[in-house]
Amino acid sequence: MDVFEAVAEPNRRHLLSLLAERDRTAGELVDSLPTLTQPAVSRHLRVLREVGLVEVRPDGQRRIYALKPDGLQRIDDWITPYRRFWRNHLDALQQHLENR
Amino acid sequence: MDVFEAVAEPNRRHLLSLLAERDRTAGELVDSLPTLTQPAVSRHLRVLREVGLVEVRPDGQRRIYALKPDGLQRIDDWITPYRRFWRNHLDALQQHLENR
DNA sequence: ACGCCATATACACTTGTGCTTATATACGCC
DNA sequence: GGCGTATATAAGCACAAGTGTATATGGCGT
Repeated sequence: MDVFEAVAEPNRRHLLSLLAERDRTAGELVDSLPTLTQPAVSRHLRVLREVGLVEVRPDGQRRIYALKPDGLQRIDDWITPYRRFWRNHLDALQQHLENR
Repeated sequence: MDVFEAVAEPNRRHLLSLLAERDRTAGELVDSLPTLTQPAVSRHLRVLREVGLVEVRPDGQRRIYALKPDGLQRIDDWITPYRRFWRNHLDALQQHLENR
């Protein structure tokens, strides 16, 4: 599984948004997704780990998850060449509005 | 299927990159993905259409596909809040290098 | 009208993903 | 050591995604 497939899953995006606020233990993350069971969340965290989007550090019997900056940058790099398209589009729209 | 799942597929990302260069007919796109059959490419194009990443205009019996700017912007909007993470990370690295 | 070319859809099949239940691992505390 | 807690893995299942073959649709040229 690669980074793109990893973020294609809504629950995983939710986990990322939670970790963007602050680091959290696996247990906290499980509690934050009440529609899923503990093993389901654990598997999602494993995926996020394997694609390098999060990292874990042990804290006694807890595991503290943290966002890893590098992973999403690969998506950002991919999207960069496309960005000019909607930039151009917006510019054209703006000019149209100004000129009428 | 949503935008994230749409771009999670490598062949679809390939199609998008081809359309970023210039508009192309369905046939040209089929020829550009020699590992896939014509119906397979057609299905991928359908997905890209349905999530608003591309648009089609008829040209006789051909269909000309073009990139649609709005679609990818939704992913860009999503990634924006995370961007500061690797910005901060890079800044810290840069400072570290400058101060040594 | 007929046949050809370009594209889309139907159907069947395979594989992968996400899920739940059950179980293993491992740490902390008594 | 034994027990409860925190987390990960295993096994099995349902469903969706991707693909190929076969077929339909529809415009074009003669």
